[in-house]
Amino acid sequence: MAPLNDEQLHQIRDERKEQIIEAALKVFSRRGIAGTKMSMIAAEAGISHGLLYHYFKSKDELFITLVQRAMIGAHDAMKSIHGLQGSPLDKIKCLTKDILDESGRPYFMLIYQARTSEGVPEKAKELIAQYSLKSFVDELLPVFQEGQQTGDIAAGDPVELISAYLSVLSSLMILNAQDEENYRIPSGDILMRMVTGP
Amino acid sequence: MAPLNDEQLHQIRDERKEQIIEAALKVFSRRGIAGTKMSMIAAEAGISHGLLYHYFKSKDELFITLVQRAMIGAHDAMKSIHGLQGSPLDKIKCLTKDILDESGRPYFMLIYQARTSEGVPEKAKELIAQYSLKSFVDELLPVFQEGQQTGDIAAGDPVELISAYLSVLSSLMILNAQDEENYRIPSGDILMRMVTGP
Amino acid sequence: MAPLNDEQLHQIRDERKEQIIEAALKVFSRRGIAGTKMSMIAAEAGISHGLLYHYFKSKDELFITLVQRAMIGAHDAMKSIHGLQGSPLDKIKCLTKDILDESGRPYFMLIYQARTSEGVPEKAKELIAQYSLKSFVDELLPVFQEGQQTGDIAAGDPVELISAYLSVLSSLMILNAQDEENYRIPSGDILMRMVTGP
Amino acid sequence: MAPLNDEQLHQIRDERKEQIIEAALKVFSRRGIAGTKMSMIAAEAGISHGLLYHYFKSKDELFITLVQRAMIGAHDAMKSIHGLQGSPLDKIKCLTKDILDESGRPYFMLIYQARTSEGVPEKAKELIAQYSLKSFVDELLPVFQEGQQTGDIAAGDPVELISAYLSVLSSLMILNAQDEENYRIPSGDILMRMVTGP
DNA sequence: GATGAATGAGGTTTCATTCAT
DNA sequence: AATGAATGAAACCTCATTCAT
Repeated sequence: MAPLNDEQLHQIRDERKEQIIEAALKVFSRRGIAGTKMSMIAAEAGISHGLLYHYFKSKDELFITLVQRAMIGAHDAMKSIHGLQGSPLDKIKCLTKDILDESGRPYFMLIYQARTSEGVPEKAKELIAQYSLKSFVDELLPVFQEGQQTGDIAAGDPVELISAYLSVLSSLMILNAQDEENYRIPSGDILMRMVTGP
Repeated sequence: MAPLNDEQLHQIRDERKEQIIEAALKVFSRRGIAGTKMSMIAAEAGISHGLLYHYFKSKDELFITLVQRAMIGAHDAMKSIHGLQGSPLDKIKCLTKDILDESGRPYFMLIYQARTSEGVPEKAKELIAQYSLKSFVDELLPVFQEGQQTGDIAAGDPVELISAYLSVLSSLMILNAQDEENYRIPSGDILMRMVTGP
Repeated sequence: MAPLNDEQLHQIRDERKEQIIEAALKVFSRRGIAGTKMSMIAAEAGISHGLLYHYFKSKDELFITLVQRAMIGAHDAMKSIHGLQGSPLDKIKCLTKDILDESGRPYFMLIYQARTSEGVPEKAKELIAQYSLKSFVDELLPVFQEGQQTGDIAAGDPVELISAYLSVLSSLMILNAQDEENYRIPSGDILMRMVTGP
Repeated sequence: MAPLNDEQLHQIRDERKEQIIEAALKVFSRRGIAGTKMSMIAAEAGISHGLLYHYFKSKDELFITLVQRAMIGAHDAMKSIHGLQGSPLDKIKCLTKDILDESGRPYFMLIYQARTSEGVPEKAKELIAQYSLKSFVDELLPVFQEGQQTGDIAAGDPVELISAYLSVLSSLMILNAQDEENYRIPSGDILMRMVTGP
């Protein structure tokens, strides 16, 4: 019998890889790189640990792959603001809601873990530095500036305002990820107040 | 040489213990419990790793001790608001500044680590649950309510407002701890806007 | 397409087997049994590692097959002396040259590896023991004895002389196999001097 | 009770290190680097495998340490010829005997293993290249040249002669190391005949 | 016959913890 | 009280082998 053809193999590879990435994201984001054992990821993905190494050379490489995805995803999320409808403030509200709602929370956690801990692969740190806050600020800057002209957005240095907005947003993602009992997402209104000003 | 008397021995013991706790806090808060090796703590404290075990039965016990201190310290910080001068808003501003300035940041990090990770000793989780957000909210509640009466503080459910305030505050502590390049503490004004409202 | 007939299939099978054996010899002889991975052999043979197991039950079996070939080949080389032309000394010179020139060097290496290492399959050790030095000595004995009678070959116990001759010959094969920079084949003359004597 | 003083600790360290090196030499030289498991060395040394890593960072490092020793030892052996008594030929005979007798055989095996196999740490290969055959030849050259002047040593290119002598000597060390049944050390006389010529 | 995905035993290495001194 | 040698459980990773296609 003929072996599987290229397309089938490719598909299997992609599926497995996706399956592993999903499992790894779940575990890494909750336990950090040091607290995550490869066996946990294998169990979560429902495969043998040996197979992990068929797809990723090492724990570090797997972690780096996730960080890369996360950074690209975050960047895409910021870019999505340009496709939104309505006034600048509407766009910002909508983006805020999307991010807080979004299933991307584990990715935020992951980045947090990567940024926090000192036992993280150098490559991951580089990736994070490369997609720095600045690149996100740049994406949002036109919308905030427009909002300031219409008076919907609080006056003042827009870069500082966006930095603050993103900081708090990140923080909330992180806090909510863990523990829904002790911390609550501040209602959108309260958060928006930061942006709109008095 | 005359042997040290009991009191002197006790003092040495306490000093050593303090020295270890300080070192452990530094390392645990930056690397999490899984990412921290006992040898790192020993090196940071400038002692042999063997000696750690004269003062703490295990890594877990040491971690728990730190969590306990952190929770008590945080609680004390909240209580300190009652001793502050001025209007309710002044008090909140002052507390905010104190916390963001404070050297207690590693403790915040530690609590975050303990809350986040699933590889944390059960006892530590219990401690954190015990000093829950609720106990902090209770401490601040009278001040916020007074502020709402004078109109300095935004109207609405004060518990929700305080929760939001504390969430963001915690988050900012955490973010700032790691990486002062990419995230900036939102200037006090912007943060306060959350609280004062339009 | 008409299916291949039995003979053709058999031929393909034999060719593949030969291809694998050749590749395995190359790798085993250079890296030893423990240092050789099945994937190396597969890569060298240009086939998938899965296919190896259609032709050889296990790594050990493959190794044993090679050892068997090597032993038979070495024995044949010794026997070839009887077909050579000229005086006994001519024959020995010619055999020496043939062996040192010969492409059979990897087989010598392999035998060396098998003899050396303690992690070798028992069966391989038995094979080597079976075709012991003695059987080679026996093959050469008549030629050396004849040489001693004509005075071309140094006097003394011919068995000891042949043993010495074979020892050095083997050793040189091995040394030369690896590293042509640091060791040189002693010129035939020098080697022959061992045999001819003063 | 006071901890051990520096001298005692140093002594323990040295003893253990020696003990490990001795065990490692025994196993590496017989099985090669790939065929040797750290657990084998630990067992041979009568210690836990964990302790191996207290003294050597890795299997490779341990192997490299041994190669270094071997190369230095071999070089020293060659140098020792200058301290010997008698005519040049006496010196060479004595050196030959010393080397063949010597307990340094495992080191020869080790170098052989290191030179042979392709799975050897780069650093080990460099060490071997550095102490190449040439450096040994240089050491023996004056003695051989003197011998040629007195007529005790065969005429001809002395470098070639020494290379041949060393090649055969090495080969014999290797062969004898493994298998005393099948190969015999050619008696000193036969070997010497190579050097003295007809 | 042929492929490569999949498994798991086993090897290397790390590190919390114990213990003799 | 203090040190660092020593242990061993457990983590990471490799690779011989099996198996579905």
